[in-house]
Amino acid sequence: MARNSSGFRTEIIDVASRLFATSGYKGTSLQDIAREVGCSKAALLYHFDGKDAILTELLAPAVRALAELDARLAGLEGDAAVLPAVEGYVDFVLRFRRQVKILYDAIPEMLRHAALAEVPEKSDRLLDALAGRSPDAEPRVAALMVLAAVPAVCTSPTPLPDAELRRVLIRSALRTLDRDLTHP
Amino acid sequence: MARNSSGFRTEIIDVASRLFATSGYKGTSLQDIAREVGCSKAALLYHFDGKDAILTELLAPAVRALAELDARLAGLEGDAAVLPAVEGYVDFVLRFRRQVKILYDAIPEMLRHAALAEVPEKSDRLLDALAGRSPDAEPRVAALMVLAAVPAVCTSPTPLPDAELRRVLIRSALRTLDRDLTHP
DNA sequence: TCAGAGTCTGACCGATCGGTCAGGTAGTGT
DNA sequence: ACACTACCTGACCGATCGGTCAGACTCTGA
Repeated sequence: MARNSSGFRTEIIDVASRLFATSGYKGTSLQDIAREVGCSKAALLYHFDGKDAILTELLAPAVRALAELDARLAGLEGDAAVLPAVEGYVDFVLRFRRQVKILYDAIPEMLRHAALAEVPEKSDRLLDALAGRSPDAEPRVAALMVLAAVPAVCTSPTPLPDAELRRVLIRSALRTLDRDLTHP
Repeated sequence: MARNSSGFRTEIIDVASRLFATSGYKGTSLQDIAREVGCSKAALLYHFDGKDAILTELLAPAVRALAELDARLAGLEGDAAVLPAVEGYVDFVLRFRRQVKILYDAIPEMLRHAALAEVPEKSDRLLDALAGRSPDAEPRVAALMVLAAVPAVCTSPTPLPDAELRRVLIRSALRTLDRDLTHP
């Protein structure tokens, strides 16, 4: 065969992310990916150092985007953080649905994964922003609800187009967080 | 050894539910359970027909409770369903945290499991109640958010005692659903 | 024309999985 | 004392997992 290497790699990533999202990381074998791609299992392992490496490369853009969101929110104090946090989080999850779903399904095993070592810390800080930096339990619980609800909605089938889904999510999240609804 | 059979069974269920909740169903082997219980893998399979049977028995009470909640909500129309649905759902998840976590982590693989065949249908109806029976997209998205957020909060470590967590969850859920906060 | 690099395969490896089985052990009724 | 039953074990099974490896094929530049 000997096809274009870079294109083959992205095809592997595509297929793997689709299978990981539907059957989970553990539930998808290299054999499954190879069958779908139309090559041997050994060919996958020629292009990638292992199953882990496929996952890492697949999640890399999402991990990067999360770090960027984190950096953007870092400078905002108190209430000023809430709206940008809600918007940024909704946009992030909408954009990386598939990766989030993979992450979401396999949290317990995944958190030990090296590629995600910084995710809990980032999530904690995002929660802090969503809670308006309040140390009180109630806003923090509400923030935790938003943190969980947004990915769940985005990875579920919805009849809404993304733009409208985004508006609804942001409005509802702000309600959950008990913020006034002065949002465009 | 030859210990008390019924007590041994419940001990196996206890250990298995703890391990399933922390490491996932697929991530927990019969060997792991046997080691924790302090018996051989074969002993587990003497008391249970297989790994599946352990999971089924473990989830049975939660599945039953979900069916009861479903029946209780079935008769309520429109807005009258919202508050009982929120309360019932919060109570259900609080009570069966561990089982919900097991379910929650492994949704893709689990939904094919025979013991959970009726769960999606029940979830859909619960969502319908949470949305106040509205066919509109916005209340349904908000209901989906609540549906996902409550288990996530209940299976996360929180500093709040259950009674207060329950109050906060119900209040926040009602806000998400855009209902007035006339709740005790 | 030929050497070498890049790509890919089938066969194979050790580990681990869920599950089976023959047989040993301990308690119980007679 | 004996047989019977319930309980439990270590050894083992086939399947599947992620991963390795020697070699074959193809393309390219000299």
